[in-house]
Amino acid sequence: MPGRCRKGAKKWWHNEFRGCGYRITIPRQIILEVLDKSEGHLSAEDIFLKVHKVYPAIGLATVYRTLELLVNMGLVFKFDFGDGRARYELARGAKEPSHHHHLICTNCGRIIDYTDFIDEEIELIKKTEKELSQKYNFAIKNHTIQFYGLCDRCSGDKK
Amino acid sequence: MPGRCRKGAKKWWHNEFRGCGYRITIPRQIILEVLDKSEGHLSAEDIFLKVHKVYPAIGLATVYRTLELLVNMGLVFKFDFGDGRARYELARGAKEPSHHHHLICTNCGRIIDYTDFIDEEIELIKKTEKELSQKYNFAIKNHTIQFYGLCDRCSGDKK
DNA sequence: TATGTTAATGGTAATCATTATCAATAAGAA
DNA sequence: TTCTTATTGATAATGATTACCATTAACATA
Ligand SMILES: [Mn+2]
Ligand SMILES: [Mn+2]
Ligand SMILES: [Zn+2]
Ligand SMILES: [Zn+2]
Repeated sequence: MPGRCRKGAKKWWHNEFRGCGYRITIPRQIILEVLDKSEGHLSAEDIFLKVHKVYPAIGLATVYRTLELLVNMGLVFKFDFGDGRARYELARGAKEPSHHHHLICTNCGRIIDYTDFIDEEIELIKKTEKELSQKYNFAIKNHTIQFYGLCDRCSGDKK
Repeated sequence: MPGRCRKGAKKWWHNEFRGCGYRITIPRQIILEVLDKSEGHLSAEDIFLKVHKVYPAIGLATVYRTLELLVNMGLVFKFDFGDGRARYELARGAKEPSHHHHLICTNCGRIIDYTDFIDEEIELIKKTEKELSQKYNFAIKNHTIQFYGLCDRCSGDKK
């Protein structure tokens, strides 16, 4: 098993923290591990509960603080899908790159990740970013794209 | 001057309301007028204050209720730009079509609307919507696109 | 490895945007 | 004009997120 403290088992985010002068603490490591293992759209409380199983001493306030830090560092994305609480997901997984866009059902709230962009899509995003960058003198770091509508289960109900 | 109650001065949204069986009330009319006159990214309280000047009897709860209604009707978009309160804007203005995307400065919170899409952009959105619609059997109604980064004023500070 | 500085933490109270409640009001059909 | 009931305004309640502060533990240094 990949023990948390095994010698030489430095995780990929250690450098990110060191570079910013942030300390690598138990809570931060566990929160990142939880994010890395779980998939998609966890609320702060979801994360707190998962973290709590591994290490019950970690408080909810720390979860919020750490998430804010991770968002500022660009390691985590924060989303609002309209259910009154923020949702978080790792910006880039350890393994596969995880950038994706969202389909959101306005009826049942279901969220579909899609990463199977059509060919032109990636190309256009780059092009648009470049154009906007110079037109508005804006240094673009990332983007979010969401489509709203009715999922298959819901499109029967409301026409 | 375009008086609110002049005979025959029916606003464009009257039909929308009638079609859904909703009553056309003073508060709803004033809220829509305020949205129509003002531009961009107002919070519920912003709207409440503007509405209050015109008609002080209207309560904050009504503003929230009406905005929710308008969002559900598709007349208004609701955004979260990360400052802890929802922001609203009219989906389609009376005059110009107002669909646009956003550039958001992660440092100072400034928001830039852009509507000067590059040619391919509109084309691609349509194409993507069509493709996603059939792949995920999802009836797409609309979308949001936001780019995050540093605005001109802020890109000096943080490199 | 022991020590000192101070960033980080955990528990909890406070904040504040949004919702729920409910008696009173006014749209709009008849 | 009358009647039905959707809508309203005032206010209390909710609930996610933040602020606070005494305590702890990273980690640079000796
Ligand atoms: Mn996702
Ligand atoms: Mn806008
Ligand atoms: Zn659905
Ligand atoms: Zn800025």
